[in-house]
Amino acid sequence: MRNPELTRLTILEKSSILFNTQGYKATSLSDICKASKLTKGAIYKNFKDKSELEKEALLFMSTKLLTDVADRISEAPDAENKLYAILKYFENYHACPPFEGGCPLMNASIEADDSNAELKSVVKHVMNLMHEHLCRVIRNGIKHGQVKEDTDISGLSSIIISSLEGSVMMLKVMDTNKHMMATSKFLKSEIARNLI
Amino acid sequence: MRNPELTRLTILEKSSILFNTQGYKATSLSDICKASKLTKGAIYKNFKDKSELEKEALLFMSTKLLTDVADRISEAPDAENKLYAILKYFENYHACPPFEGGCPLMNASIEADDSNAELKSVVKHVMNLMHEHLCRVIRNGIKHGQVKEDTDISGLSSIIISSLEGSVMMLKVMDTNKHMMATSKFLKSEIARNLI
DNA sequence: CATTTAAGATACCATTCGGTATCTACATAT
DNA sequence: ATATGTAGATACCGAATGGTATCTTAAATG
Repeated sequence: MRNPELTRLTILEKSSILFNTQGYKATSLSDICKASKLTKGAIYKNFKDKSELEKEALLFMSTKLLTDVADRISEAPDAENKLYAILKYFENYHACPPFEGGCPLMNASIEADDSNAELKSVVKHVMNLMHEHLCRVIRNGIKHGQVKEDTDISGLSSIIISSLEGSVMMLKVMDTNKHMMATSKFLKSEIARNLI
Repeated sequence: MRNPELTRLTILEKSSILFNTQGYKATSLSDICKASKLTKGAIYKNFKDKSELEKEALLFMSTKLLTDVADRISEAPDAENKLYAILKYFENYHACPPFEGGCPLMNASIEADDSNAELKSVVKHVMNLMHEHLCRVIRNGIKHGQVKEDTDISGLSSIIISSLEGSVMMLKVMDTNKHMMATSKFLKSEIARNLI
């Protein structure tokens, strides 16, 4: 009946969904208790306070998200298909989102940027990882003669992340993925323009 | 000393800043009272409840935002410069943001999409206005022989909005406007590609 | 100047918040 | 099998929440 590791995981999983849909501040401990079928005792035995749980939950979601995308990237044979794999992942976002409630990074970013410095720094860190990962894919593409040498590596990475994140937002609020599809189409041609 | 119209305006102005920085749910009535130097009596005389104030505040910010951008657009002579004017507006976002706390539409969108249907419908409405306005600019450009006839009007509008919104998010969380500048550069070349 | 109306201040309400101290009972070690 | 340590439940705390009812007072009307 007792399983400390499972308890911690349950709390992370259930609170993540709530944080990502309702928001961090708007999610109360009693919400988390109800969803996890546990009590405050269990939560405070595993996490120092709510703020720590928020950060751990965001890290939990970010890790899943990054490994999800990293898996798709590593499966693709070359830079072209690696980058297209990212687009495809986001095209399917509305059908099979990795987490209910939209992109965890975007959600945390918007909520934290002005009033939750600790959460913001987690977002910043993960977002940098994403950007660096994309840069590496493009840089490798150049090294292997798949991508043009004069490609603006950082800039291309930036526009891919920015526009896809913006599209997820549009997707959720407009209840249509037509903006996401438009973004994907434009990114695809922009990427193609930098291929050899 | 008493000025009903000014009171209502003060409440809208002060609460807007708080909603846009701290979030809607996270902003309490006492926060608004403190900022406006008014009391709950004044607020509840002017607004039915907090939910109505939230919607009115978002509409207040959206109106300012839309007219701001619309002014820049109408001042520009042709489609090319109208579209560039939008980019320039966002390039200057970090230096002179229309509202503290990032883009009001984005903020409200992220907070409302899963848990505040009324606020979400306001966002949806305003976002549609933005998209239609952009489409109109491009369509007029075609009519006046400034933009290519085969331009994907809706798609181009979508990518402009998505990527700029995503960039504002990056701007706020990464504390650098390099991603915004990259987005602007990309959009500029994408727009140029559709000009005659 | 007196009267009236409503703008806005004040005091209060039940509920919920995050957090803590205490208690119970299960799993492990001897 | 019994003792022990700890996972997790329960009960409680003061503070803050959105909302309301009442009161005061400034401004408009006669």
